Amino acid sequence: MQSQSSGTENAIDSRFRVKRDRMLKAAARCFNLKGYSGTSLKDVADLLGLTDAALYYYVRNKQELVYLCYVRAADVGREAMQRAIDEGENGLETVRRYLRYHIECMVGDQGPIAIMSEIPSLKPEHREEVLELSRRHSAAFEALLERGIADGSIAPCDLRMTGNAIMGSLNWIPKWFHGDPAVAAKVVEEFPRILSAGLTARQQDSAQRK
Amino acid sequence: MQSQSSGTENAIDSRFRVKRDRMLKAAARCFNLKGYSGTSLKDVADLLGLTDAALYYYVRNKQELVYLCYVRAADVGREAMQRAIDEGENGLETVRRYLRYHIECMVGDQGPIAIMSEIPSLKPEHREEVLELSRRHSAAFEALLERGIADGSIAPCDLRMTGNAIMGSLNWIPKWFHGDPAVAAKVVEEFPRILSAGLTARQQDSAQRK
DNA sequence: GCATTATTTTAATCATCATTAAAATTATTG
DNA sequence: CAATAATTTTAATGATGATTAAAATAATGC
Repeated sequence: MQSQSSGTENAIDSRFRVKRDRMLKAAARCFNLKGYSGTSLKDVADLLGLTDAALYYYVRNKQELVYLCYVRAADVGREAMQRAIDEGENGLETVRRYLRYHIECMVGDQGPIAIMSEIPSLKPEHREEVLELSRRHSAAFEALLERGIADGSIAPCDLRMTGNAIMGSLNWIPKWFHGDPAVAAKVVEEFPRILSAGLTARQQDSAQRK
Repeated sequence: MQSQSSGTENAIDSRFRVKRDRMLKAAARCFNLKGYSGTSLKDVADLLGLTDAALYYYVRNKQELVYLCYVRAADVGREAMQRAIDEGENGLETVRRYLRYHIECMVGDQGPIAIMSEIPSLKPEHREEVLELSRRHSAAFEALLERGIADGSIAPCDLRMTGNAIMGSLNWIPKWFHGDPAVAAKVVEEFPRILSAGLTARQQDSAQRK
């Protein structure tokens, strides 16, 4: 049995990680493509040239597979956000960087990122953890908007709604993007601008709220 | 057994329709809230004060329940689009109307609209039908953008990507909106502007494509 | 090469719901 | 009210697919 202990990273552990990571990507692709209920463990296993039972060497059960996919998705988002914050010059520019970095991950070789459609069917601890990660990410994005408003690069707006709008658009990408490299290039190129274009525009009739 | 025949609409048929419609709303709420696999027919039935087996009087099986939810979702979208087209003055204004109308339905008493997350697990005919409805709706939206570009109310942009961005944002709403009326008012108020704000902005470096 | 550990498979088992059939109840109509 | 049709329930049944245990294979370290 795989030790799973932390401590010093040995060859075996790292091989285990790599394989499990491959598994998570395969699972994410299946889930995005065929839905959660529509993908059996056999579907995932087939993609890896394994038998369904073999997956249980890497995860306790199907729920945990989903959970790990979601944690990975959250990680990717958080890293993109951090990198943008580290490099960004002002609010708006940081938002644009974040969008680009995150999208690059989603459509690039970080492989498919799972859409979080099944959070409610996770077990309570996992559900809470994923929800918390999700909330934190939203909050970080809203903070970016706030920063932009403060430095004048972004016009005043409703943080919550603007955040929901932009993040929703982002989250939906895996629904229609399925690996075509030409499309990938286009999304990376177009989306950051499209999604941030409205941020600079003067808002006609609403002042900043909340 | 319910006749289900078309022809003249009698009292029984209409009662049947009303009840089935209630059922679809209950199902949509469950699916959005707990995911497809996470909702059993008993969950839906409980919401209606019925027993799970009773649902089979209205639908052939669970797949058909999903299918009907999706058709209803498509109907709602199509009606919002049509109404906007009928009333809109120019491209941009029609886009705004469409967004408002569609969102009003989603968060209003048309009850929850199901997120189309499980299209792939529909049976082939149903899947094709729903995909076709979906494609048509996207095409209609892109046509709206085109109209706006033609009449000068919308700046040139990539139709496909811009459409994906805006529709994605819209489609994601049921993921975070769960019935709070205060939030409902805010979405209706804010989203159409937020989502259309970028359409008028001059695009820095990209000409219209395709 | 041997011993040990890691990984995968084979072959059941098990649980959960979806589904069905028949009976019971409720509504409608003449 | 009687008769018929509509609706719902009760009580099985069944299928799918997740899960498990034990055995087999492959890899690794000495």
